[in-house]
Formats: sequence, structure tokens, C-alpha cells
Amino acid sequence: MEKVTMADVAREAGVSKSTVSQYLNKRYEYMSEKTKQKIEEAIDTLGYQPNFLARSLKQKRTSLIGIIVANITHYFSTEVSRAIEDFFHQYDLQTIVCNADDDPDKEKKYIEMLRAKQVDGLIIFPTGKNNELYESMINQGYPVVFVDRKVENLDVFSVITDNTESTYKAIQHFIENGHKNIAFAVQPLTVSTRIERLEGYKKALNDAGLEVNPNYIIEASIPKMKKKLEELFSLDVKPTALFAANDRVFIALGEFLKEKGMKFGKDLDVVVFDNIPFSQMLETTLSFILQPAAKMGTKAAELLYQQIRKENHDPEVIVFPSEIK
Amino acid sequence: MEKVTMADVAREAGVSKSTVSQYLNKRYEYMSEKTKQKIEEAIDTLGYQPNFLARSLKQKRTSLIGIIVANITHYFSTEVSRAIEDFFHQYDLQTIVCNADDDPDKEKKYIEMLRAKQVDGLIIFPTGKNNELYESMINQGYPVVFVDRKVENLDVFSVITDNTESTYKAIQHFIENGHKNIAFAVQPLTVSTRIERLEGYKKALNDAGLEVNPNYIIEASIPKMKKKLEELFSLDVKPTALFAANDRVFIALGEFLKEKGMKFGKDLDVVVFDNIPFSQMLETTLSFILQPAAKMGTKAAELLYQQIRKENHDPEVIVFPSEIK
DNA sequence: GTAGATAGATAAATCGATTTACTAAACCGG
DNA sequence: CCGGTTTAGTAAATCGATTTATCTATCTAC
Repeated sequence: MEKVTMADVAREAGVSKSTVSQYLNKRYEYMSEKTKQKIEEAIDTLGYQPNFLARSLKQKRTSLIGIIVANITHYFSTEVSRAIEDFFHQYDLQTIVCNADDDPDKEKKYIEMLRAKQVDGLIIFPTGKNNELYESMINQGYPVVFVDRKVENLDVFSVITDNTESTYKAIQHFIENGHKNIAFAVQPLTVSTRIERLEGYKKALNDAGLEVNPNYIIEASIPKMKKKLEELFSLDVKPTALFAANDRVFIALGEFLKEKGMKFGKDLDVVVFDNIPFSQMLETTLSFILQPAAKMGTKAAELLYQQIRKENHDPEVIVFPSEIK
Repeated sequence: MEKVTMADVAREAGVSKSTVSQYLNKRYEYMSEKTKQKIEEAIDTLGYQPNFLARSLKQKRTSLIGIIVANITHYFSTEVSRAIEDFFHQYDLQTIVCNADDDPDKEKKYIEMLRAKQVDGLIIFPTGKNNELYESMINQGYPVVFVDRKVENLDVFSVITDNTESTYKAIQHFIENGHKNIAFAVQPLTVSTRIERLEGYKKALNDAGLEVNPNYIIEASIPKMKKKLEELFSLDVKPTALFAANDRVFIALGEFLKEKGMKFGKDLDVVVFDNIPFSQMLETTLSFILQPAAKMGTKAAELLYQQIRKENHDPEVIVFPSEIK
């Protein structure tokens, strides 16, 4: 059970370990055709499989890229991950995905684990709660790219969407359509994406000369969302439009409306911030803000690859526009 | 930049490497409080981080579990992965996910990569096209569990859903509701799940004394699905019900119906085999066959863990029932 | 015929940990 | 104070590759 080593191959082929290693690394320059064949045969008959741990230990690189997603069941995360994977595939770097589950402790554990395992670089959807750790990575010059969320006071490559701007436009659109009572539903304001979206909302209202009504802003975790929606819709002046700050908020909203017998488009105009796989099937008049997930993934991968190759530029924040549909 | 080794710590603390190693592995039996503190300080001042490659090389285990999913953007895969991850988290084993993208070559590459990287075990959503490789793993006693799809003639632990049975029931339900012309849409019959679902369909029709009309069975890749649906709905006797063999088929169907101005429930009764995240929001009378993804993941993880611990049982196939909703 | 170049292959050091076998000092009872 | 046990710590082998410096034999040129 798995114990054929290079030494065994060398013995079988009647050559030295070094020569076998040369062969494996395709350095055929100074190697006779005969030796090559002998090694080939030996590998075959023994069923030799190289041990990458040993190789990586010596070479100080693993040809592995780590992705730490905030939540693996988010469609956006998986789309980004796939794009990253496709990019690195062409350079024979492999990708592993870990799921931090929006839990800073888990995130920390995974970062430490992946670094201890010597992955060549890291792409992170940061929880934003491990600043010390982030800083130490960056100071040590370890290749890292942040995706989706910005972390304040950190000089690091980041790839994000223009959250404020696209929310602004969506709200503006509501206003143009005559809406005056526009609500905003969001999960706790712990990450930059949520905060920026809220900013866009407020700015759009202000710029249109509308008052920001705190009762129309509901900030709650998903399990508590329905209760908050209940409160929102028992106000004297009910909102006629609502901005759902991401897909999970949207689901909670959908369940709520269904219970109340209300309909999207008819009883409430809704915009959702996110890519939703089945959106085109919903027979309603919803709008969605679509982030260019694939492009963002590819860009993040490129930025990481540059760092790994030590083609150093100064860290920059790449902002992608999103599309309202 | 990252080069503090155990030897450095040992020098700094004025002890030997061995002692530092003992400390790191929490074998404090024969170690004075003073030494312990000196080592602690040394690690702190130097910012030492152990290199797991070296450790794993020696220990011959990596505390890493590999998951190879057929398609990472499938909700079902991510749900299963999360459950697996949760399970192993409690034993301090970490999980990495690789995306084979339903491509046997990629699958092969990832299996070989993960094995070369010495992961302790593998959970695979098999493409079914790498039998030789599967066999060699199993013969070598390498810990493996297959999920979602069965591979013929292979004595391996598998966790699957009762595809035939639940499809049977769904079709039976159609029949009880008076449907006689029931269609079945599926991607190419390359994996067991699709084949078994088709079997359930045929069996239900047969048992009800209905004829299996080959024109009602459409087998096409997603890009070609719409064209095939076109043909299906230009038949003289159009189907009144349709079974979509998975979520991607369902999306294609949804787009098709939208184009034609047809409505779910009204113009066509539909059952979908899969967990669809936004299903509860669709304002239609669709039915879904839900697989117990989390339970399946946990079970697969358990089976793998037993193998890793060498608590050997004979390979078994665990079949989970799914629920029609 | 000899110095130098070249082709083909190897020995040995190395990567950074773990682990086993061993030693040295302290302790302890009679 | 002597032999045996504990306690505390270490040297050296090891894991399985890569890589560098070295070596030998053959070839070439003058």
C-alpha cells in the first residue's frame, strides 16, 4: 500500500536517485535513451507515484492556490471560484476551496492551515475580523488577494464591485418610477459590502431630496428578518419598494410575502443585489444587480499570479461595475 | 519572509530541536516549566510558524480530506460539501474542495494531485469515467467514498439517493392526477443518477399499464435541450406533464416555456429532481424531489473517517430516500 | 600523447519537521 | 553511598524528494 519511493525506482532501473529525479523533471539533456527507457519501465512495473510533499518541502512551493470563501453555498462564491480555478489550470497550479462559513475563527484556522501547508498564495473573501492576521501576511510579503469585501486600513490587492454606485442607481430608478417610500433590508452591517450598499441607498434618497426614514431601514440576521419585515409592513405608511441587500435577504423576503399573500411587482417593487441562478424563471417583475463574478475571479487570479511570480506592483483596489437587470 | 525554522527556535530558546518538537506536540511529560516558557517566548519573538509539509512528510498523514465535486456551482454539491466539512472539523481534519467540472480528465488530474499531496482520504462525486483509476485506489486500500453517483462493478463505499424509487413515485403521482402523456427530459445518460431516474420513469408507466413513448423521452445536453423541447411540443399529442431530471434541465425548460408564453402548472405540470434554492419563491405549482444533502454528506464523512481509522467494514452502498415536495 | 571539452551519471547535502534511543543529573530508600 | 528509578533533555536517523558539486569515460584537437 503506497510505499514505492524514488529509491526503489532507482534500484529497479539500476541507476541513481538523482537520475530518476532528473527524469521526472524532464531534464533529459544529459541522459541516454537507454537510461530513460529503463527508468520508464521501472516506474511502470513498480507503479511508482511521486510524493509531492517531499518535492514541495525541497522546492518551497506547492503549486497550490487556496481560496477561502465566506460561504460556499453562495452562488456568487462558487462562480468566482470556478473562474479562479480556470485561470490557474492553464499554469498547472491547482486550486483548493475552503469554507469559512462567515466565521472569523474558522477563517483564521483555514488561513493558518493553508499557510502551514505552504500554499503558494491565497484568495480570500474576508470576514474582516482578523485584521492582525491579514496584516502579518501582507507584511511578510505573502501573496494574497481579497475578493468581494474591502478591509479598511489594509494595503492589499482587492477585487470588489461598486456596491455604493450600483445601489445608488437602483434606488434612483425606484425614485424615477415614482416611489417615495423605499425600504432597505440588510443583514448586520459587519462587512463592507453591506455598509456600502446602505450608503448608496442613503445617498440616492438625499440627492433626490427625500428623507431617510430609519424605520425603513431594517438590519437583521436572516432568522430575525421576517419579524422585522412584519414590523416594517405594519407601519402606517408602508413602503412601496424595497431593496434586498443580498440573495439571502431576498429569500426571507420571498417567504414573508408568500405568507402574507403579497406579490412581487404588484404589492411591492423589489431590487435584489446578487446573482440568482433561477431569477429568469421567476414570473415577476423583479430587478437584479448582477456582479460580474467570472471576470472578478479571473482578475483576482491574475493579481495573485503576479504576486507569486514576484512581478511586484503596488497593491490596488479593482472595482468592477455591476449591471442592473 | 517566512524562514524561521524549528532550529532557529531551538537556538533562541537554548534547547534542542527535539525539545521544541515535543513542545509543539504538547508532550509536556518530561519538560520543566522553565523550558516550556523559554520555548514559548522564542516562538513568539521569532514569529515561528511550523511547516506542515515537513511534519506530514515524516508522519505520513496530512490531516487533510479531499472532496472532488462534479460541479461546484450545483447547490447540491455545496450542501454536501458543507456537511462533510462540519463533520471533519470536530476531529481537526481540514477539507479541501476541488471542482472536476464533470470532466473525467480534470477528475483524474485532481485525484492524482490530491493523492500525491497525500491527503488522508477522498470523497468523490464520480464522473464514472476513470474506472481504472478508481480500482487502483480501492485495491491499494486508499480511503475513498463515492457520493451521489454509483459506479458499476466497483466494491466501494457509496452514498446515494434512491433515484429510481423517488422518480417512480413522482410519475405515479402524475398518473393519479390523470396525466397520460408524461415526458421525461434528461442530460446524456452518462452517469448512474440519470439512468436510474429514467428507469423509475419507465417502470411507473409500465406498472400503470401506460405505454412508454420514445418521443416523450428527450436526452440532450443543456445547450441542445431547447431544440429538443421544441420538437417535443410540436408533436401531435403534446405532453401534459414533464419530469426534469435535474436543476439544469429545469432552467432550460423554464427559459423555453417563458419564450413560448407557457406557464408551469397551467400549461404543463412539472416535477424537478433537485434541491433548488429559490424553489419556494416560484409562484407556481411545481414539485421538487429533495435529496437529504446534509445527511448524505455527514454519512459519507463518517464512512471515510472509519476507513481512515482502519475500522474496516466491508464496503456498502447507503441509499437515502428523497422527499417529494 | 596529452590537455581540455563534453556527455552521462552519481554522491551527498538539503528541505524542516518527528521520533527513537540514549545520556546525564537528580532523587531516593536502605 | 550505591544501585535503581525518574526527570529532563539531546543526538542522530528518518521521511522522500531536489539539486549541486563532482567524477569518469570518451571524444577532440593539436
